[in-house]
Amino acid sequence: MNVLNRLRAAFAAATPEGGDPSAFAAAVRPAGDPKFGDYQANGCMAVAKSLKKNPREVAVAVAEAVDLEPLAGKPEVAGPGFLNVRLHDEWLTAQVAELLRDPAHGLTAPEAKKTVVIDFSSPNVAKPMHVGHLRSTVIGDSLARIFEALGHTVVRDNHLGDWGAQFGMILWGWKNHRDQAAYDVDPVAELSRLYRLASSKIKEGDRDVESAARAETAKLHAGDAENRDLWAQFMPHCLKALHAMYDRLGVRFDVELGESFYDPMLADVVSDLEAKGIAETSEGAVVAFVEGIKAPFIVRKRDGAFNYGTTDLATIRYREQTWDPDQALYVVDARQADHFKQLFAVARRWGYGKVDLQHVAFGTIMGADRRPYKTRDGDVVGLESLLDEAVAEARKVVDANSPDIEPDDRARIAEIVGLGAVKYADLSQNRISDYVFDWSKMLAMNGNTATYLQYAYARIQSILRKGGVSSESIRDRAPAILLSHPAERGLAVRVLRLPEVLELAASELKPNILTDYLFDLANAYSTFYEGCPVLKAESDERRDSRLALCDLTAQTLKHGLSILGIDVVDRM
RNA sequence: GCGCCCGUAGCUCAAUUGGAUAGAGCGUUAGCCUCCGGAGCUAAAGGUUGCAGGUUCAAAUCCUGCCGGGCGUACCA
Repeated sequence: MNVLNRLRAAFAAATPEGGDPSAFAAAVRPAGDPKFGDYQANGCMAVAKSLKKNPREVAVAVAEAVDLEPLAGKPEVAGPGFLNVRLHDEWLTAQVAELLRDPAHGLTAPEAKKTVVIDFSSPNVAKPMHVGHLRSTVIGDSLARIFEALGHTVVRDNHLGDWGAQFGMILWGWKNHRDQAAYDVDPVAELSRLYRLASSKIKEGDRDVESAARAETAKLHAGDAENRDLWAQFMPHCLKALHAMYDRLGVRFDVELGESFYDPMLADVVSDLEAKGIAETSEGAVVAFVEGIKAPFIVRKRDGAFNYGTTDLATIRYREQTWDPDQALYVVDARQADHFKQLFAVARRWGYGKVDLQHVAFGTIMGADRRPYKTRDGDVVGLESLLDEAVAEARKVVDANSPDIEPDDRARIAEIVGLGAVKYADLSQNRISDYVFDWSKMLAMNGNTATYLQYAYARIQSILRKGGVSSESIRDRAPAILLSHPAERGLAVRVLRLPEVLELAASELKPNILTDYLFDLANAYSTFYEGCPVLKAESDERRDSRLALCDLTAQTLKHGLSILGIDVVDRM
């Protein structure tokens, strides 16, 4: 049951003569302030303006015409023409009781089931993952979970950088500077050392290394046996290291089709583009021009090599042929906005305009000095060490607060709390904005954090334990819901909102909409917790009703957090 | 130079895309353990939303111009 959609449908049906029903419906939203009720319809002013009528009169007419039963009665006209909706308590209690019986958390199958390809994480192999890789990985994973929760089909694709120029650098390093003993002990560490060595020499302006590395890349692409063998030898080690990180983060992929996978298709992509007059030769390269952007979109370099634009086009074609997706999301740094604008324009011209291509851009991570957090040797915060630090921090708090818990369990709890803190710190920000990397914020465990939500969950579990009841026994009892206290009502309204929140998060592609909701829910629970004794309620009926509200809150928090890729614990 | 993004409380960030008195967290201040977990709760202080105009019933949000920052800008991805 999506309450917002129900209200919108009702208001759409009551759209004033001459107004646009879909716009009128879209102006219905949760109330900004509790004193305005639970939901509000803001469309009357706009309609009145276009019809040159008095907005209050329009609002009064809509209030008379709209039928919100059984959810709510006649809306109240307020201010210049707002319509405030207050849900009936009887309806709320019935809905909460129904939600209690619903293992699907009120979520229903989508009207139009979509197939969504989500391209995320996509690191370059053979480079250690650092904090910069966290955003794409965590945001992409959460978006995938959001679409899945809504009943859509999701293809999670890790578009690995396993074929580009960085591999040429590694090959050059391998042939000139490798430490075989170090490689035998820890292949990935040695390969990344070689990469950094080559990379820093090139950055310092060493043209010899630059051209040598480029030549190695070219040989790899051309099928040189030695380089292909080395590539095949390195890849399993690189993948193993990446997978260890993904396993720890709880992130999985349906496919991992890296750049190398598309290599055999690239020549055909270019010739097809040329045949169709989309690409032309310019300054020795094969390029396509896109309106509004001066720089060309290069599909074949002057030296004959293909680059990532070519690969991305091949990927679009492959995905359409394989999954025929309705939507494809690219969870990639905002700095590549121009690239995607070009890519999408060329793809449309090429005949792939059916799929909704979206660059899910996120802001750059800045250092404490407010300058971009550059990946320079030495001062990079590796992802591994960030996670270890967060877990260690969580362990300290668990040790201090719950010494009675077994050490093994404390370790498990610390891992969940620590990872949750790091993920939530990233997910709770609007992904568009740049953000300042702040270690203490990443590790924070009070305020608007995953820990706060996990804590609310754990406190509820504690109540259930003390009361000798379980989620199942509460549900079996199917108690009547009583909403006499404002905090009880506040909880009821909120637990019913999950479906509409997820839909909003999916349409905006913003997980922070979900974190905001969960924080609001946990806050409402804390208020309830202070004001409404559960086990010591004044009657059995009230006790059972409150236990039900507790359990619904817990299940909503648990499910919501799981959609962010964050676990809960019963004790912490 | 051109293009894109951004500027909100002391700090870090929200604001359902034009809605009512701009909200949280941290920090500061004052309270709250005879009651289910104080990783908590209640309250206070803190703002000319960079500046100046404009659009309208209504602007942090839209348009123009400045100021300040970030990014991109022909063969890295």
